[in-house]
Amino acid sequence: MDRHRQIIDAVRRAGQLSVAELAERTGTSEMTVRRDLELLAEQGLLERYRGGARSVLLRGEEPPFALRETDGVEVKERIAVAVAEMIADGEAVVIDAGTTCLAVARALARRRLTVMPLSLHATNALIGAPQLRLLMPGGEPRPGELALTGPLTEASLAALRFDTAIIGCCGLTAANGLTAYDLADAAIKRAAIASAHRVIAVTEAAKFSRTALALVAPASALHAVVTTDDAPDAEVDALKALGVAVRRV
Amino acid sequence: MDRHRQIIDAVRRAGQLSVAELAERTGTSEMTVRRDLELLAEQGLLERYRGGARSVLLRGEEPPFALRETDGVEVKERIAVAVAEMIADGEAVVIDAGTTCLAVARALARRRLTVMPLSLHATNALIGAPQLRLLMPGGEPRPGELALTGPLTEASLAALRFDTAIIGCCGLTAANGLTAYDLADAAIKRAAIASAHRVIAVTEAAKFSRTALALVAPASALHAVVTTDDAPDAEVDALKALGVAVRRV
DNA sequence: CATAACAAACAGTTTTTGTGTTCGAACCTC
DNA sequence: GAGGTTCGAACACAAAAACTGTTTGTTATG
Repeated sequence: MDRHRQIIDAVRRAGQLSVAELAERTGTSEMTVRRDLELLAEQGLLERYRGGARSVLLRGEEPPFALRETDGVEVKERIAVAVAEMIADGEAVVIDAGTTCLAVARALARRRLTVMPLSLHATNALIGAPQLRLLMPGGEPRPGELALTGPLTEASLAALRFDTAIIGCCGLTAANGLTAYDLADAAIKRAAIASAHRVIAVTEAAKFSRTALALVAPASALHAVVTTDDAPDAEVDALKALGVAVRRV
Repeated sequence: MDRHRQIIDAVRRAGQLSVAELAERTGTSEMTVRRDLELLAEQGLLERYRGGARSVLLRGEEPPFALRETDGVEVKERIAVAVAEMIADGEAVVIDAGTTCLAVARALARRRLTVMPLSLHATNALIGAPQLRLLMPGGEPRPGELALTGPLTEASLAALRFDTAIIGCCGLTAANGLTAYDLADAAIKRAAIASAHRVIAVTEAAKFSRTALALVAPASALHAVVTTDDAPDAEVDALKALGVAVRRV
């Protein structure tokens, strides 16, 4: 809803806000704000305390899934469409967790493919797709993200060979390679890359200026990167110099 | 909805019925019946043809998941509660696919357990459960049923040891053992039984008079059976003679 | 080609959802 | 533990959505 976004943004900007303040800014009653906050807190979009709410983004961590999911939706869809064009019918594809990869999964739902999603969000998006052969990896779904990780996931990946891996990331630079916040996630991404013939990384422009904790792979391990047209030229050129095909959409 | 159930039942009884006939019986317009039929056919609850609809139950096959799901709901819930009582906190449990086992999964959602569901329906019921450690097996989800099968599922089960396996069935008799319609399913049930210390079978009374194609295990492989109080005494006694604890609820 | 079945469009109705107010309970602060 | 604040349940009302039946033109099928 519109007011929900308004509240999230206001809280994110201010760090924390009182219920009364939010009621005034949104032009609604305090009761409505309380109901909204309860809902949003439940989804992990903010944190509730008596009298108001505070942002969950203050730490250096990755923002929660629900927040990223509604952020830059058309950008992710543009990337997803571009990736879908690079996949041929009949291919076997492994799709990483994350919101951008979820968009890719949705874009591939009506295609004739074999797909292994690495998150239950993508799974749910692909269930019931008539022409699609859905293959689930094992593993433990991380709360919120629903990314499958752990030895069962690694074993599932190790047992298979894919034509293409679609990999998301938290940071990507030519110098530091593809990085992720979560160590367990990073291990899975590495396993997915290892069992795929071709690796396509997807990323919004912002991630070119970021490096996360866990190194997944050097940039040279990627075959293609699909990103937006506002990606910094320097990084794009550096990636190209490493032999990575970069597509900006 | 009420009218939907009415339509399903009428079609099931008659084998097939015209739109006009259904409109009269439900006291609505033909347009409404058409809209209902479209919806129901989409869910696999019946089959549509020009002028009417026919039941999908005419063959010897297992009725579709969506049909079984809304059938005998309180009976399944009673069984589920009884099973939940037999599970201690902290146990590792593998839960089979099927509608009765789905009820068990729901009953266990708020418990402190490690759970591996063998169907994505159960997975969705367990996602977000705060105290529960959810463990996904790999595999290919069968359409509708969403039961995970195949070598990935078997490998996931083979790699683990559970305290308890909750197993559903299509048929169960002391003489013919526990049987299933689907060969792939049967293999998974067998693997689940093999990796569990204790095996609890769940079943409505009707299944005691049935034997399906694929043998999963002899009745003696079960440690307990939870069923309803209208289960035939002869079968119950025969199971008890094999050393199986039978609980009727 | 004619007739029956269908699907889209629209209008009216019903149901659901969302919102604001009131009030008693729960909760901090001093 | 007194006093003020925040909270959440309950109710009433409004807005939105879902549902239904009619009309219309289109599509199948014999």
